[in-house]
Amino acid sequence: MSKHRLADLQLAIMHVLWDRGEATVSDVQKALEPARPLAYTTVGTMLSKMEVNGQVAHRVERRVNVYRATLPRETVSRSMVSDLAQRLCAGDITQLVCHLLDECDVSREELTALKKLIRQKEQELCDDK
Amino acid sequence: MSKHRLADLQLAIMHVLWDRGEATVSDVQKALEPARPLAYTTVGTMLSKMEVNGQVAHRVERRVNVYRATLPRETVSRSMVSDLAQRLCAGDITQLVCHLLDECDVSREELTALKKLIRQKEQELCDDK
DNA sequence: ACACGCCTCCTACCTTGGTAGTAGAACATC
DNA sequence: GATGTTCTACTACCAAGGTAGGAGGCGTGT
Repeated sequence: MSKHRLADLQLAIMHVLWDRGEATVSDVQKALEPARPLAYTTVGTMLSKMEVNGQVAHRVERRVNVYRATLPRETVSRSMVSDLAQRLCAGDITQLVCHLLDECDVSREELTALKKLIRQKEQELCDDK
Repeated sequence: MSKHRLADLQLAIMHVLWDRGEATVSDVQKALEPARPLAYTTVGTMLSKMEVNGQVAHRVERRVNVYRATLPRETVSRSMVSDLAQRLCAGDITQLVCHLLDECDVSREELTALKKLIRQKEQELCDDK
């Protein structure tokens, strides 16, 4: 139930770390480059701050800092989504999904996938009982 | 496609305004009280800042400021949800819903409602084509 | 007339995210 | 050995959210 709410840049950095497992400042900067050109030191500073926050950790390899995420992607995703659900519509999931489907245009494939997901969830509910 | 990202307190305040249509500082403070006890002036200050941001507006009735939201609930909800979808999983809606269903425990009723929602959406997709 | 309560407005302060410059270590290169 | 590159660490600064205190206006009851 902890609060893993990441800000914009933090989340972008985490995505890089999650994708690669480990990355240096330089790696992260280059990965972010196209969408978000930032000074080398900016990335470094942010990583330091994130380490203080306990979101990442680093080891030193040949005098270079190699960072890794300390939070699994799933944990953060789930926590941020449910956090928004709480704040936005008091946990009313149906409403949230409704907004989602309204705003982004969903393809037929996605709808099919969603239906499957729900059936699966229903199954789980039955099993648990 | 604009950026209606509201912070925590801002969103809580907006909920009060959306629910009531209009509200004074005092109304908002009292409505927030149980979950979030704040000084009167804190609420007032936040409302002022939100007015600068264009999120609310006020009229003066008998020397008292009466605030109202300038953004419809739906607009904000949709924009915040899709914003999170973008940042969290590059717009992969299926994944987002997956996290949602995993994290919050969904009732059978909600699942049924969701299925209905999806069928409806599929219908719309056919109609548009 | 005065005190009390309510309300607004202004000012202030702290925290966090975001952005970056500068100094200095270390290693490679010529 | 001088030069250049690369990387860390430290410092700085701004914006925005969040929180609140104090000054001063105005109406009401006594």
